[in-house]
Amino acid sequence: MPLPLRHLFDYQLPLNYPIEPKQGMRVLAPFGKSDRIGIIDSISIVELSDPYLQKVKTITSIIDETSFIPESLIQLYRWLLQYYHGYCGEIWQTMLPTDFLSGQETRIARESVWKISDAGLNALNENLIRSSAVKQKMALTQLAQMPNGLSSQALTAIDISNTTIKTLAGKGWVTQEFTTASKQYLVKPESTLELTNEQLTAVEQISKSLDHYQCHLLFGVTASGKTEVYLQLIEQVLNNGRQALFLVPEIGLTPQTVKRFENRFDTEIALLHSGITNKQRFQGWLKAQSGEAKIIIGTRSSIFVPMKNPGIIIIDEEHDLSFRQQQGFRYSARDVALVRGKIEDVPVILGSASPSIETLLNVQRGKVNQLNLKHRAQTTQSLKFRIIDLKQQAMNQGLSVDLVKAIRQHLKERNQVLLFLNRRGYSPVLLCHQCGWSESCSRCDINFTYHHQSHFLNCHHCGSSRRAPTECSNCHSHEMTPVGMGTERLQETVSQLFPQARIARIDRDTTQKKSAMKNYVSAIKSGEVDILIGTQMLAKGHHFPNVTLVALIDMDGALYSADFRATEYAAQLITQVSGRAGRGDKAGEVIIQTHQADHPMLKQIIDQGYHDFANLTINERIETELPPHSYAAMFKAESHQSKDAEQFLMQVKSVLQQNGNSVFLAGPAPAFYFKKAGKYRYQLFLQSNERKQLHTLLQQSITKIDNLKLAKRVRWRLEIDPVGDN
DNA sequence: AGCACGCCGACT
DNA sequence: GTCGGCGTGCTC
Repeated sequence: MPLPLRHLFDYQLPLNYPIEPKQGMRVLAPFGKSDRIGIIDSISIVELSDPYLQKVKTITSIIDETSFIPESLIQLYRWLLQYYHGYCGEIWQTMLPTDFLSGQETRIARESVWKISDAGLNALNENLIRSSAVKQKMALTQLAQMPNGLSSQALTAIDISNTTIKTLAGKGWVTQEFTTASKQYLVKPESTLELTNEQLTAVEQISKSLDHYQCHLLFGVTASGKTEVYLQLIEQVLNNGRQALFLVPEIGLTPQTVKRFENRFDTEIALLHSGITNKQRFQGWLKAQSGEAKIIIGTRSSIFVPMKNPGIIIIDEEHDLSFRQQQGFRYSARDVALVRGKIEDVPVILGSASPSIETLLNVQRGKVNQLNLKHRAQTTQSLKFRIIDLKQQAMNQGLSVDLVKAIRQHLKERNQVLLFLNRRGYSPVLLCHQCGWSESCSRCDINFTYHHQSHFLNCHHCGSSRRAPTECSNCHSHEMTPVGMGTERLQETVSQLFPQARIARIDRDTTQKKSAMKNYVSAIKSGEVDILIGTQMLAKGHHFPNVTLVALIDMDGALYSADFRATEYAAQLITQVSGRAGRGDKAGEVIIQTHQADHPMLKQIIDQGYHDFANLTINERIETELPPHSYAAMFKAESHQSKDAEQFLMQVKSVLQQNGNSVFLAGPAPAFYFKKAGKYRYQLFLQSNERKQLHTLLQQSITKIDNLKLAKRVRWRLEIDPVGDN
């Protein structure tokens, strides 16, 4: 049942029921006051005389005549259940589209792909939407008649022998089976780029494992042409009559990715992300399931999409934290991808210029095969790094003299400049110059961020806001002063320093409107902007060929964090942001402003690159026995009364200790952000060098923990492989 | 999660 | 004397 419960509910099937129940079929069953849709987990046969039957209600109807959920997804579900220790109903809710679980679009499915029982239909009392069902059917027929995934102008096919095919395969040429002629042809799609040797090696190596599970890490510096490698592999997969699943971190990245895919492949592409309607999601899901969609591009939840004929799973920017779901059922789409790949027996490609330490350790352990793209494909120009030590430097509103000089130089050469600052708003605090008073959010106990244009104080933690005071409420002076630097203020400073420059600020505040981001991106590309100012969102994926200078305005925050992964994140950020510089035919420069110019990570990244930094970090994690060398889990609890959450975790700890083995327990300790949105937060950390020990302990303890009285009074969750502090 | 039942404070 | 607060327990 779609509930956050750990146990299942038994029902009996009416005698002589016309449909044979199977795992994964949906049923309508009495639950509490009404009938609800549930999923068959397992089936057993009992004697009619069994007294247990007295307790068990009878199913109203089986909705699906055949199971919609492929066996592979049921297997994946079982893995998720035991690995993440989640609630069965919640896991299905995460894996399946809302419309499927609510029975919304059942009639469409009935006409196009699957069989649904009449009883199920009547019970659901849905309206038939015949027209869209017919349309789907027609599209299917058309597709079947067309040569797989090639546009008509690309059909410069030559009929040649099998040996020639083998020698040419991989060099941009692909074999193609036409349904109409049922003959093998060799085709060179027109848009294929010439591959570098490194790209060629990567494609060839991965090609060898297309028929079974193998995880590859495509470790390619920015602009080394990872996407071209993906495209060539996908082409081969499509030629084998299989489907490709391509995961991207965020929706923001989908339009350009999709465009590239659409230009290359004349085939059905399903798009799955949070920006589409439930109906669209369900239809995309159906097309993937039926095999009609050959390519599926989506964000993290797409890792659960059913596929008729899966051929490859690609996770682009695998280090990206967006692949982790942080609400409800918590999982890492990247980690799930490896399991899915194993179950489907297809290769998994993880791509990144700054791979996670998790993946690199897997390479070291021989679980993942690493392929390198060390050279930039589209440019021969390399990057020049410069660290500006802010200690004792003359500063102008957060910009050092040297940086201002550099910006001026790059602008003079008619190039674009990107200034990166991961803090939106005008200033992180607005305080009284006379007495030092400042207003802080009472729900979170942190300073309000001052937004100048709106003259508002916003809490970046819980979202609460209010008009900014003009008068100090302590000493009544009128000297409320912004202290510190956010993107809004940076924009002001920069426009004063460079009055002729055209400036665009790109952060959550300026891109809220629907197509704002798209408009900015096209303005930047067409050269209507000289200086770009932005947060995190500017660090990812975009290709701006005229940007030659990238500056990280404030690297200190990232280096001072208490999180043991802080330097890993900072290194990934530097790698990603600097990838925005010099992607055209012009040399790029990266400037980092910091008070910690001697930080070993900075030196490492700049002198030896991310690769060497990562190797060092892996060794550190091994020596300190931190993840990913060891395995971690975390109980997190929050409550309005601070004591409740803490006490609950103490009880959890004692349950764990009763079942005790050698799993290391730390806490309960207050979370880094102790108070958030009026709730007090604590956490209990678990760590073990043996994954199995950790999971055995959790499995043994979880029911007892569920049954703790306080478990109902506090909001709590268990997180496996936790990262960060939220 | 939702919902019902149940036991103690402010209102007509 | 009743309405409603949310604490507790159940859903096959």
